[in-house]
Amino acid sequence: MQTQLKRGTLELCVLSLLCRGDCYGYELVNRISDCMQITEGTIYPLLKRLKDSGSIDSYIVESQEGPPRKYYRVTQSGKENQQIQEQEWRRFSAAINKILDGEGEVK
Amino acid sequence: MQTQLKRGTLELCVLSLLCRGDCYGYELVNRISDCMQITEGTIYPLLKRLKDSGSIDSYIVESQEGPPRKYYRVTQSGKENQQIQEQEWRRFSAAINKILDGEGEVK
DNA sequence: CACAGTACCTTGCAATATAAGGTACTATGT
DNA sequence: ACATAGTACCTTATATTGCAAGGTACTGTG
Repeated sequence: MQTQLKRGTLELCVLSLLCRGDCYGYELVNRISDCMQITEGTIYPLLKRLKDSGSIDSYIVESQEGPPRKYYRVTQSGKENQQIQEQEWRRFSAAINKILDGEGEVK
Repeated sequence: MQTQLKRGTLELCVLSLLCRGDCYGYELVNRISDCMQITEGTIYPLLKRLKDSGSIDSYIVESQEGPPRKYYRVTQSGKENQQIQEQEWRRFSAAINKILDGEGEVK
């Protein structure tokens, strides 16, 4: 239902989380699930896009609790990307709130 | 570029503006343009969707400055819809801000 | 009478969230 | 030995929707 709201912001969420420390995909799903409904079918394609665009890269780490984990790490370009998107989000959400609160009324 | 951010929020914006007074499509484009980039190709299909789903209805008013204007007015169901979407937006944007600000950190 | 501004509309494309499905490893219970 | 559950990865197909591009038509102005 609120699936449309997530568009554009999930990338920012993932980048922001990765900026604070490397994560593997499954972990990201669980972390973001605390805040909003999200599934693997959303995260894995997103991670692929971020990797293809050079915002993140990855490395494999073996695990004793299951299959090997693919950790993701933000690149320098990814950090810049995150900053830009965060600014865009702040500006954008401020604009929406302005409309909701009925400011900028004509007369 | 930030086209993905708009998804889901534009409907809320239009509903919110209409809740404060009837508008015609071209006017909505101009009003929303104050806050974010938007074009007619976005608004007219959206208005059609809102009308089809019963959130708004419309009436024609002749104009001396050009072709007749089609004014839109929110229905009762549209008002309820707006309230729900506004709540969803507030919850959602709070969740994003929480992730951005790094709250809820695990130890 | 061309042009700009107002005002409506549609078609086709691109981006992306998600359901659904699949693989494979570890550990636990039967 | 085998089924089940949890962890962990991935892909395909579908639906939604913003937007560029294009079209119609009316009212003025140069």
